[in-house]
Parts: sequence; structure tokens; C-alpha cells
Amino acid sequence: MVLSAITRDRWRSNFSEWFDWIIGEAEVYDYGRYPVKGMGVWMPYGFQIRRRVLELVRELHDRRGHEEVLFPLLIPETLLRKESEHIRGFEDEVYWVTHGGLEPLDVKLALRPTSETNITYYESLWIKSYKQLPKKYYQIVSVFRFETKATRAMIRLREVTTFKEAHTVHDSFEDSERQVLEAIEIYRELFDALGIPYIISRRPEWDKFAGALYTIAFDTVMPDGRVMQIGTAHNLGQNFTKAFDFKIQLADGTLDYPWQTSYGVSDRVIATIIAIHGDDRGLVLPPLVAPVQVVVIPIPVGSEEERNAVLREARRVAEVLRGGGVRVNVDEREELRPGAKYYYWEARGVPVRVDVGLEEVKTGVLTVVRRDTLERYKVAREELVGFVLRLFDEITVNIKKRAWDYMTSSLRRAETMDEARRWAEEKRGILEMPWCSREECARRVEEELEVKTLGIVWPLESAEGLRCPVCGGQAVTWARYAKTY
RNA sequence: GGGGCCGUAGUCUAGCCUGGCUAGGAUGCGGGGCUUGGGCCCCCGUGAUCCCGGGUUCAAAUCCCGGCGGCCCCA
Repeated sequence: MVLSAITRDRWRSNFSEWFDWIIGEAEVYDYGRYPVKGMGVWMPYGFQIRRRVLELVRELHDRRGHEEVLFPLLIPETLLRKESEHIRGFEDEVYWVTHGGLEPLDVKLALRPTSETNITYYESLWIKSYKQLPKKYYQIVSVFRFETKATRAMIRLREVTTFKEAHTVHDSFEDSERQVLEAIEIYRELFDALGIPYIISRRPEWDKFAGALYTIAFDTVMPDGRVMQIGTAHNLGQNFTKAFDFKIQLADGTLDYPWQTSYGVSDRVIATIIAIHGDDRGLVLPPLVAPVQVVVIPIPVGSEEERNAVLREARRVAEVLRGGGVRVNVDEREELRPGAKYYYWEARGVPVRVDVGLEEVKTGVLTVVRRDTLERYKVAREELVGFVLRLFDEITVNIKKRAWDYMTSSLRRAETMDEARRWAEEKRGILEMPWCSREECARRVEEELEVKTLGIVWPLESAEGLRCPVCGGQAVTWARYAKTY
């Protein structure tokens, strides 16, 4: 019974290939053969992971007074064009419905790329008074973007099937600022619960959401060292309410345009769970979102009677676990040998496995194996539930720590371009450098190091006393750079 | 935006350059036997309009053109 430790060679050195392999192998997402570019299919196992993640997302929003709604998929061109910055940002990647049957439409209809416009329109109908505020809506829907760059399974899609977008309305700028902080808190809690590490940046002016005052973004580092945006929060100011002539009555009786925020996460959260926690054998799922938390593998040997005893014990073990609130599955398939089942469930990232053979039947001591480290434990049946529940916590803590360690190790600070160039040769992770706040200087860094500007450290960190490594001027803040998805 | 590689059973792949046999193998799937503590083995069977459209040719998976789709690198 030789047990090799986990490896992450393929995961690390050939991440792209690994990712495409595992989403198919684990039956999460079928991508690459739907006859429309950039669109894939959630398979049953993947759908269950997605559902658990969405349960968490809903809970985090509901708990803070958000109300779930559902708006139409089609947005008339007239509505989408109301806010000029907004449409300018999206114009070249909107899908348009131009015909109804054979009849050309008078007004083209957009497949929503995001829903600020049609939601603001309805808010202007529903909300009349400051007494109704703050108002927090959210919906979880498909959005469409005609990506011109290469599309990627779950990461860069033309149909993003899991877009949670929250939209809020406030009677003052201050309250909208408070709301941005709440959005950040929600996403912190979300990512913390999933063990996903992140950094928070304020996006540069030239990369903020089209129509926003500013954008705060969550990024994480993928195994290949590239950085991926996993969540954003925007303060929309009064840009959309003005464009829609949406006024409310304030406490002092005057009329004014309310303030808005919006914030979103997508399929990329699920892609990140897969990417960040995985290893060469496949997925490693946090118990919180694992469709199957424990798989029981019967090992039937010996006589008919002995084999039945093993099966009975396996089922009993599963019942005991179910009684403890654990999602458990007994793999009774006869056509597969135990070894094949181990590989099967490991690829799917089931957090804990329990083996039941003749030995376990005789002694009442079970063999428990954890997915994240593949460590084995011998556990008396009476202690199983408590042990497994504690093990869930341990796994959650362990994979989170492992992920954060990786993230932290991929963060570098440099104060000169020479240092930065040395960093760029590795091309892994995130670079932080003092910045004078001039776009020109950040652009120079982008060009020379072949990176993108993620933005500035949030919350704001002063770089007073330091020099901008590009122009030599007074630095104001720390800027972040990385190769991005 | 620019460049490169690729598309053959459910999946992976050989064949393509140098056109010509029944498109070969692995895996999967169905049946049978033997097994079962880390992907067992053996036998039988099954499964492909060679991505789509057009062209060249006596003959196209193979060569040419166009489209659709996937992957990688660079801006």
C-alpha cells in the first residue's frame, strides 16, 4: 500500500493544459465543442459546485439587506446609449438582436453586457424618496460580451453564465462610499470562505468601469503567475441617475439625483476555486462547496458473505455521516476496482474518503484519507462524525493557507526599474512600485515590462519620501503591475 | 490588432509532408470469464458522413481556397 505524496508539477508548469484537462475530467464544464465560440456547458457535477457557491453568494447578500431580482436579457439600444461613457466602454463588444423573424427591428436590442442601464431605469420608476434608501438589488444572470481576444473556458467567455451583479441606490455620496466598503466586505467574506487569496486595488482611471467614478478590484494570482480579476466594485456616482433623469426627494424637501454603486463576481470565482486549490490529481474542493464531502469506498474481498458484510458496513458508515449532516456517497459500482475509484473521486476533489474493507468490519476502526494532503487516519466508528467534521475544518484552513502562501510569495516590491526588470524576467506574480500618479509613467512600465497596471494599493498606502522609478519625481502611492488574464 | 499550431469513433491519438489497400492504435462503451486495500488481466463485440463548404484530380483525411471552432506566442 504505497502512498505517494501529492505533486503539483503539471499544475504549476503547465497550468493552462491542466485546467482544460481537469474541468473535463472532473465533469465540471464541457468546453470547446459547443458550436458557438466562447460558450460552454455546466455539467451536473460542476453545476452542483456552482450551486453551492451561489448559495453562499446569496446568503452573504441577503444577510446585508440585498434583494434578489431578475431583469430582462434584452436591453433596447436607446436605453443602453443613455450614459455616454458607459456605451463607449462596451460598444465594440455588444451582441445585437437586429431581427424578429424576418423583420428588421426598429430599435436594436442588446444582449445585456451588464445591467446598469435597465436597472437604473426601473429604479427611477420605483424609488421616489430618500426614505426608501438605501436600496440594494442583485441578480444572478448570463451576460454577453463579444470577446475579440482568445476565449477561455470559464475565464474569458462570450456568455458569462454566472454573473452576480448588485446595484444599489443612496441618498448621498457618503452613503454610496459606505456601500462600496460593504461590497468589499461581502467579497472578502466570500473569498475567505472559499480559501481564495486576493489583493485589492483601485483600478487606474484608464481601466475603471465605463461610467463609474472609480473601480475597486479583487485580483488573485493563478498558478502560471498571471493575475486574474475575480471581483469588482464601482462607485457610479450620479452618472447613471443623471443620464436617466432619476431624481428623489431628500429629507430637506429638495430634489436631487441619487448615488449608485454596482459590484459583481462571475464564473471566475468557480474557476479560481478549481485553479488555486488543485493539484496533479485534480480538484481539491473546500468542504463548504463540495457536492460530495465524503465518499465511502467498499473493498469487497473474500466470500459472498464477507463481501455483503463489507457493503453493509459501508452503508452504515454513510448513514452515520449523513446523520451528522455530511454529504456522503457510497461508491458501490462493481465494475470498478477500489484503486480506480480512488483516482475518480480524487479528480473530483472530494475532501474526505473512507475505506471500508474486511479489516474495518472486524475491528470497527475505519481508514480515513484527506484529499488535500492524502494523509491517512485510523478512526473508530463511534468517533467518525466528530473526526470528519474537524477534518473538514482542518482541510479548509490548510488549503486556504497554502493558497495564501503562494499568493504572498508572488508579491514583490521594487523601487527601481532595474529591480523591476529583474522581476520581469521571472514574469510571475505581482510587482509593486512607488508611483507619481502620472499615467505616462505607468504606461512606460507597462510597455517596458510587458505588464498591465492593476491599480494602486487599497486601502491607500502612502509612498511618501520615495521616488517614481520612471520619472524620478515624488512618489505618491504604490502601484501594482502584473501579467493578466 | 499581428504571428504560429491544430480539428480523424464519447475521449486521446497514428496516418497528411510524398494523394491510391478494409482509416490503425489506446481508452471508453456492451457482453462473458477472472478479479477487487492505488487506474487488474484475457476473449468477443461496438463505435468515424476524417469540422463545414467549395476547388484540383481518374482518385482527397491527405493538396489549394473560404468559413466555423480550439490552443499558443507577441502587441
